[in-house]
Amino acid sequence: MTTTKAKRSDTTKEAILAAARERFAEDGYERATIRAIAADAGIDPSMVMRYFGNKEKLFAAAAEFDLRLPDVTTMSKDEVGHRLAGHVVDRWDGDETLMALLRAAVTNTAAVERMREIFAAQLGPAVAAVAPDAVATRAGLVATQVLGIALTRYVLRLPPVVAMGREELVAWIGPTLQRYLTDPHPTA
Amino acid sequence: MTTTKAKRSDTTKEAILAAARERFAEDGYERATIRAIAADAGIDPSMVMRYFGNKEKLFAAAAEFDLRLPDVTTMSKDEVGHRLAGHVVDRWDGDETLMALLRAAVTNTAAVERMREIFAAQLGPAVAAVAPDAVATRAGLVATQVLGIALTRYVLRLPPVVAMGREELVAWIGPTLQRYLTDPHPTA
DNA sequence: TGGCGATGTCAACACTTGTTGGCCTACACT
DNA sequence: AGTGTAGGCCAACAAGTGTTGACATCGCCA
Repeated sequence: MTTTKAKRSDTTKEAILAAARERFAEDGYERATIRAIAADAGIDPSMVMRYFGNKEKLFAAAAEFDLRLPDVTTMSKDEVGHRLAGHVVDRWDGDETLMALLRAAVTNTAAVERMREIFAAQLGPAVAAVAPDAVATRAGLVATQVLGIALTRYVLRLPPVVAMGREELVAWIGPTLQRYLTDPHPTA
Repeated sequence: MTTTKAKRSDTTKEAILAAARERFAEDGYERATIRAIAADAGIDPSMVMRYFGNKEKLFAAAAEFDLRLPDVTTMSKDEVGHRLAGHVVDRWDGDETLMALLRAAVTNTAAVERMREIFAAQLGPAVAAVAPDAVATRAGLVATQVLGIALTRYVLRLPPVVAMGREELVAWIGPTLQRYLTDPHPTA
């Protein structure tokens, strides 16, 4: 153990969080009910309230998300697009937190605020390390493509986007991100 | 009038649809209540049921959407990306139907099905007219970028994406779409 | 004028939701 | 052993939901 001994409550607390992430990811904020989450975690709904206060706070705790972007300063400037594309695709398979956040952000004010924070605080600095100018704009453009993938591949599940293999998808998306990151600003 | 004389019921029916589009676009499927829609339309909730049967059918009627893609066969093959980018940005300002559809599609099964239909039936053929091969894949890629814009600019409202002017946005997005449409297939 | 269908309102139903407070039980510590 | 407290359950509340059926009213046509 890295910290102190695990109390029994921490176990169920973690079970609640896991169930919450799953439900929020699958059903969105409003359709994910506290009763269903509690049932999945094998406990009473009132326990959820005791540990997290209310539904909004539960969501906030469950939707903690780290993009875990790689250190862009260690790679050559012209492969960063490709590497970034590969990373986000990998990052979103096997973690439903981003899907929970995305699904909830479409109807929930707190979730959309969290989403803005994540992209400003995590994507922004990474872009700043490689972009020659217009950092915010370039980060925004990257977000459009990257969230567009998340939306169509994992939420809407558009068949051709789902059908693409990881390598094929990365090969298509990589150059786009590269251009958004390092191409000269087009005349507006 | 092109058709027969307008019955009085058609007027309120249209008022209901307008209110529904607005509410669905702003709140998403579950948070948009029939009572609120009826109040906006200035009538009783039961009228909504009489005219549309239930909430799902009301949504289906309100979320009828036409991309109104321009005829791509009349333009030169290397400007189609730019033109397409301009079109979708214009199409989404001033029509909240797409936003209603997008917000609802994230939690509602019928809405996501409608979304798939729209992109298969409307975007697919347009892509087929200019793409050398892999039509479905290319259409899917276009969808990722185009819906990514819709998501980040009109739903999440990420500040840098909102701040971009129409021309600047089109100048950035155009080449991306162009590449997805006509560039040779990258080796997977 | 009488009547009848279209248009609309009112009140209620059955149900689900988030949320609360009281009660029970088991375990740790003295 | 006794006891206090953390962990957990049960039942209920108040509010809001989609939906329904009975009743009122307007406007047209014979």
